[in-house]
Amino acid sequence: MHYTRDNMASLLRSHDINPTHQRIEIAHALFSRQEHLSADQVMAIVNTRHSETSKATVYNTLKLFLEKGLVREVIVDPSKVFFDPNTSPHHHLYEIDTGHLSDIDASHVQISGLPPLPDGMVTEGIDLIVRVRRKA
Amino acid sequence: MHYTRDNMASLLRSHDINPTHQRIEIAHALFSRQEHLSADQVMAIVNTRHSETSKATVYNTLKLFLEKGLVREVIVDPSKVFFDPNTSPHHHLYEIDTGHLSDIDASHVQISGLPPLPDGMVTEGIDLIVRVRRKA
DNA sequence: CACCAATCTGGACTTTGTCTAATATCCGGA
DNA sequence: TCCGGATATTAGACAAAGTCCAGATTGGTG
Repeated sequence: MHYTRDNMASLLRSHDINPTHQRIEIAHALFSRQEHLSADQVMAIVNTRHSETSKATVYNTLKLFLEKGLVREVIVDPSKVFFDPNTSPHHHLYEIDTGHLSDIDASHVQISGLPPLPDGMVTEGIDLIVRVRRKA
Repeated sequence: MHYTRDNMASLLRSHDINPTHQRIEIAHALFSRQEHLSADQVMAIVNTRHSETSKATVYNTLKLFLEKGLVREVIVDPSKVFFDPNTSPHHHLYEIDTGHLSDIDASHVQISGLPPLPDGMVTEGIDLIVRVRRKA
């Protein structure tokens, strides 16, 4: 599967999102790289040639993608949120020094012994983050 | 063990922290409640009667406590960092609607199957966050 | 073409957190 | 006791991420 703009348009449509110019560019930025990007980085990528997309649109669009289940939010750095185009179950490895964030496939990871949830609560997700640092 | 100011002073000393007025107040705010507080909340508590402690000092002190291993940092909410006076191994339950954060004792939780770390890396910590929401 | 809804925009604004230079406090030694 | 230097604290300016709003643009439909 290539991450052409046309494919992005279908992807958006299949998630019930009206594929506008800006949305296609933002989706393309995220999916063609298969990387975790912050809103800032998305904006920088989308606006490389000439400024085309406003800050408000980038934020609105990322929030929309989130609601529609197209991307995940990863909260590891207190100063910025990352958006993750990989929505299959997986965990994260965060390199504190560099700020680099990578995936850990969830298929071999087991978490057991969690206590039952309080009444009337549903799990929205379980985030497992391994924080690592370069050895001194 | 009562969380008197005197006990706070010994606690600080035992962590190699010079126990000043402000530091004692901040430690007292965190430990007497045994709750997760944000920097904002700490500042509000410490300054209830009359404004006594500056924003800079609150932030400096929390960072100092962190370095000295007196508290832990919990990153669950994109907009603010929580400080956790419980440094024994445990995980977190985050109620998305209310922003309320509580502990999950780690002694019965097992995480297995994590892949080996990249070369030259050391684990700084593993954060497990269960995000829950009130059933609709 | 005209219309209506959806989308996008710049820019002001808010919030969290950092920085800095000046001041205050503490402590050991003469 | 007084002095001097190190340590701590402060107010306020600043920075960065994110939100909000009112007006402009776009796009599809009759």
